[in-house]
Amino acid sequence: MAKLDMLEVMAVTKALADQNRVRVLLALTKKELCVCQIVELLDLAPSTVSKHMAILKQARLVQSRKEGRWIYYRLPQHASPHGGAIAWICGCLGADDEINSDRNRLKEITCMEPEDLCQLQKKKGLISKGKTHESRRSA
Amino acid sequence: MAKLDMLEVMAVTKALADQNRVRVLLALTKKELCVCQIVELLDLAPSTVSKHMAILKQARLVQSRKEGRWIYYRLPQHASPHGGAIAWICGCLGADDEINSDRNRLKEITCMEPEDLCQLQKKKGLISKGKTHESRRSA
DNA sequence: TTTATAATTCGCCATATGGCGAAATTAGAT
DNA sequence: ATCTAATTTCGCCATATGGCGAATTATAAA
Repeated sequence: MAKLDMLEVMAVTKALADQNRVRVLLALTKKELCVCQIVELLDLAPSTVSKHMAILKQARLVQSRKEGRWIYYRLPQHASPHGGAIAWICGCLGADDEINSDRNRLKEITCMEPEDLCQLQKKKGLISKGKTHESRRSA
Repeated sequence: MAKLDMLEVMAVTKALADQNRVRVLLALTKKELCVCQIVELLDLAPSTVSKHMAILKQARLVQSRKEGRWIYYRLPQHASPHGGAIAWICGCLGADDEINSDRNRLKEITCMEPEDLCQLQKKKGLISKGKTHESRRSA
């Protein structure tokens, strides 16, 4: 069991205290994802997703790597100091309906190239200026 | 591994996302505590502590029992659905400085009767009206 | 070198959270 | 029955958080 100080632990618990961030973590158990794929999964603005991922990364719950213009996020590769937290939350939610629905959505998202997905999102952004605030998922 | 739905898990992660609540959980690993003892440990107003304990209880991270005018809080007795979370956080912070300091403070707190502690707090409340906001621990 | 684009950072807003004191509640003590 | 006292509930305030769009940055393509 990794010993950590309070500051690190609080970074983790605060990072886990948002439903969208938890959904991302569960999604990353399957495979690494780039930002545009996470945007598609959560249906949030890229700037919002970026902020969420920064919080997860700062808590060392995810790592990132750059590939061209894309940035891919993944769970910590080798045994992470926070493996216990990740294992706990993934274990709990393995059978959750919302997470399962995300898994299905992810199959559709990851079967297309990130490049094509970004193009698609740009088009969607143009036509959905009338999207109501209520139609978005709430935190 | 207990399977839980998203709502339950988020209640737990949000409950853990506050340093004072985490300190209480760690304190409760030693023995049950009544509200006035937790007030003394955290140096917060009783109403604030009460709200914190309600959040922990709603997340099923603690249980309570009534004994006369006192209400005692304790960790879940039998295997709790959130045993994994409690085990994780207690494991991480077992060696943390702040938690250790709390443990020492707790020795002083629990060696006196709750009744005497409450009397003491009432007196302190009267003289410390000039207590600055900065002298309190921050969240 | 210029242009296009994926992601981040910044500035802003609405809501959530954590803090307090006052009032209400509940239960022993008088 | 009344009073005292431990805790909770309520109302309020200051700050933190999560959301967006605009502007910036970094990288590939033209």
